[in-house]
Amino acid sequence: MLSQTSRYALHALIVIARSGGQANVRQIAAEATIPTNYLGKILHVLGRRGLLRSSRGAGGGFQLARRPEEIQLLEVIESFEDPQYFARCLLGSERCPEGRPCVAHGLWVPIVEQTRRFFETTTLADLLAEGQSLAALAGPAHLPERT
Amino acid sequence: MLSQTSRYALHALIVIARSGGQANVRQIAAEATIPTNYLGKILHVLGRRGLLRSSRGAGGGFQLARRPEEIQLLEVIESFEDPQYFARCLLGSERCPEGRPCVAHGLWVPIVEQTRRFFETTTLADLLAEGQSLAALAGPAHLPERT
DNA sequence: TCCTATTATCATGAGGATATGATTTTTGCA
DNA sequence: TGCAAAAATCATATCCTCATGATAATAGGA
Repeated sequence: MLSQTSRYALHALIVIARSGGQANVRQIAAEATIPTNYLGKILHVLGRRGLLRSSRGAGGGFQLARRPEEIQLLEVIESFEDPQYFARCLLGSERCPEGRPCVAHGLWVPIVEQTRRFFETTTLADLLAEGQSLAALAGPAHLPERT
Repeated sequence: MLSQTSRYALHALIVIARSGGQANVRQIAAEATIPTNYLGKILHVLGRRGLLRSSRGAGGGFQLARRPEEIQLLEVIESFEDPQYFARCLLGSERCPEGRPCVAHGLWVPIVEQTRRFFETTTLADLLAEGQSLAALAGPAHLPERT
């Protein structure tokens, strides 16, 4: 449904946010179980997109460039998915031409539009909040990475 | 969102249904603009899944094995997508372990579940019906393949 | 000033999805 | 009976995603 790369990116942002908004590639890779070199490139892209700031050298790493409430999930996945991701119809690899919808168009558009809206209205802060309530429910044993 | 292969399969079934429930690979490939050899393999898979029947030799081809109302889109795409397609969560490549949901689980599951339900409740007949109402609205000029 | 930590960049490769082309098997029909 | 049509199968190629490894550039701190 979402590429591995997008999932890595989301996970990495959560880890950074939980680490107080700053962390380096090795820490994030270890915490989220992501190949280190590959993660480096992903974070670099998020930097170019303006979601992260990076600093080199000792003590460096990546920082959130905005507050979690201001980071839409849509911005993250648009950094890695095909631009046509939400435009494709059920039967084609491109957007249905204007005025000439495919036979699945009317049935499919509401589904994909709802998905797009989810990514647009959900922010990194929402994921963090969900994690908090999970931790409250499950207790520390089930969430060792938050101890 | 869906693989090219799944989209080809759906399109091919529509073409077969519109051709009176029977057509051969070359006809379908031409009508739906699908590479002929590749389509052959796709139809073969649909045959093994019990959605099509095939007959070789002159006058042969592929037939719907059931009425369009009895062909769920879910069956079609499950023939080609990863079995984990609807099980993956937002952050992982596998289903969240029982009792230990990821931080996105509660937010994401309703979205993916609605998508799955769409494919489960929508049948080939629904796509055909949608095509009919489009044709009525748009007139023959915009739907030359149905003349 | 030099060492080391860290990101940035480059080169390479494995594997799957998407094809393409040729050959084999089956079957209807003249 | 043999030809032609059609699916079935086999071999190969291409491109993209995901990943690995090595090197270069940068910057903090002893």
